Order: sequence, then C-alpha cells, then structure tokens
Amino acid sequence: MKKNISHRSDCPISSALDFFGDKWSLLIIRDIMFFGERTFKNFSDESEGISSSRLSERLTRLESLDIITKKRHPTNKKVYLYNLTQKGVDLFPIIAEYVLWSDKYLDTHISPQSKAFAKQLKGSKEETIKYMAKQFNKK
Amino acid sequence: MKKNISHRSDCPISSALDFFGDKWSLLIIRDIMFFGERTFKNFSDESEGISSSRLSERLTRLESLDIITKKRHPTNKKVYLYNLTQKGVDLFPIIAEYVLWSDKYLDTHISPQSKAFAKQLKGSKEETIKYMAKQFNKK
DNA sequence: TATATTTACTTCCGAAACGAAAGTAATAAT
DNA sequence: ATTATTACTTTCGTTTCGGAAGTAAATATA
Repeated sequence: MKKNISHRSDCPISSALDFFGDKWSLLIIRDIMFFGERTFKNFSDESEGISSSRLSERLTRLESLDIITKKRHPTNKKVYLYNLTQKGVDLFPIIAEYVLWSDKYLDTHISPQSKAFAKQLKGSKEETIKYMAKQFNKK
Repeated sequence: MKKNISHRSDCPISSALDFFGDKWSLLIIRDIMFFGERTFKNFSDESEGISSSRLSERLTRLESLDIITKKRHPTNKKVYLYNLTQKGVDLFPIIAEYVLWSDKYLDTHISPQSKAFAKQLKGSKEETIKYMAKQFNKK
C-alpha cells in the first residue's frame, strides 16, 4: 500500500525530504533505532512531545512508505509494535551525520549520552552504524 | 547576531532539525554546495519553486545561524551573494547520505547527474566530500 | 537622458499543516 | 464489576506556508 507523494523535483535530496523531511519522522526513526521496537505510547512518552494526532499520522505515513512496519504485540491485544524495515535502517547514516554535526556545532546543549555516541561515531563510523543496524537485520 | 531557536530537547538530531529541518533550508545549502556562491534570483530560479517570501525568510535565518554568509556583489550594487560558512560546508556529509539513500530507494525518479554523483560517493565518500568542500575552505 | 527592466526583497491573504485537548472503543488490570 | 490503559480520532484555534502583487533601488536600453 504505497502513498502517492508529490515530488518537487527529481533531485535526490528534495525527494528524500518530501518523504521524511518533516519535523517528526526522523525522530520516530531515531527512537526505534536507539531503543528498538516501539509502541504508540513509547513514542508519545519518548519523543519531544509529539501530539497523538500528529504521531498517528506520521506512523501511518512511514508505514505506507515502507520505512516502518506495524504488527500486533504477541500477547497484549491492545498494543501494536512498530519496527524498521531495511529501508528505515538505511537511514542510520543520515542520522549519524546529524549527530556528528550537532556534536561539533551545538555542543552546549547536547546530552552526555549523545556526546558519547558521537565520540564512538568519530572513532569508527562504519563499524558503529553496522553494529547498530545488526539487531534489525537479523530479522 | 544569533537567533534564539527553541529546542525541543537536548537530542542532537532534534536540535539539528530545529535548526535546518524544514522543507527548504537543506535545498538552499545544496544549491550553494553544487553551484557555489548564489544570488537571490539564482535560488528563486534553481530551487524547486520556493516562494520569494519563504526564500527571504530562510536566507535571513540561515545567516543568523551562521550557516551562510551574505555580502555585496563586487560590481553590481543591487545584487547580494550568498555563500557557505564552515558550519554550512560541514553539512555536506548529511547531504551526501540523503543522496545515497535516495539513490538506493528512489531510483526511478532521480536525475542522471544525481546518479552519477551517487556513484562517485559510493566509490569514495570521504574523498568526494573533501573535494567538494575544498572550494569553500580556501577562502 | 528618459524609460524599461532587473534584482531583492516585503506585504497580503487564502490554504494547509500543526498542536493541545478532549473523546472513543477495545482490551487489560484490579 | 469497575477502573485504567492503549491506540487512536475528532475538533478547533493557531501557526506556517505558498502565490500573487507591490515596492524601491540599481542597472540596462532606446
């Protein structure tokens, strides 16, 4: 079930932004990336105060774009689990570069854990990304 | 002259998005990255149909964030030239990752030049980015 | 030199996107 | 049996956005 997205041009950067260049999509992906499989409530609690209406809309959209998947919780019938597809996992390098840029230029208001992660990235970017992706690839 | 930007959290990703995570900023940076110093009209013509009001606003904002600079044209008094600061040049790796992701997943509607650039990036990412940054660093 | 054009904007306004709050329906816990 | 939780949806006022038109200064043209 693909969503028809209007593309401003045939530029890869603008097209990518047309996909997930909004205020929240990359943060949703970040949440799954760092914490693994998430529920609706997880996102509500952990993201930077996204409203439930917006969250609902973004999750639907990201799913229709094949960036995340939605499945039922194995035992709890009222809970759904959101996870990344390979297409979503392949956004890690983008996220990593955001982290590195912010580490360099927004140093003052970045959390210690984030700085630690940036340090790890600076040490071995490829390795770190590969390692983080591994948990998703083995499914 | 720094602008006070409200940060949703101390996460480097969300903070970066608070800076330039809108629909246009990264495309403005892309334009300078690939074509060099630009005028207001250049952006109007080359970007994906950004309105002049929006363009004006983004340029002012990016300048206040120290990501781009604005200076007068050496001979033409009515023209202003926009260029990247080091902080702006350091966004190249992010842009490069967007290109690579789109090359992989949005293949069908990506221009031949973009594909060629993606190919070059796949061959030697570091080198390519360094090479592209060089023209800005030598100022 | 007078007029037209270009450039870099700003202003205005209707449309779209957004956020906060409240509501709902199903399930689970007490 | 009642309360709480989860995953939403709906509503509505606010913010952001895009398109068109307007402006002022500088430049090009007749």
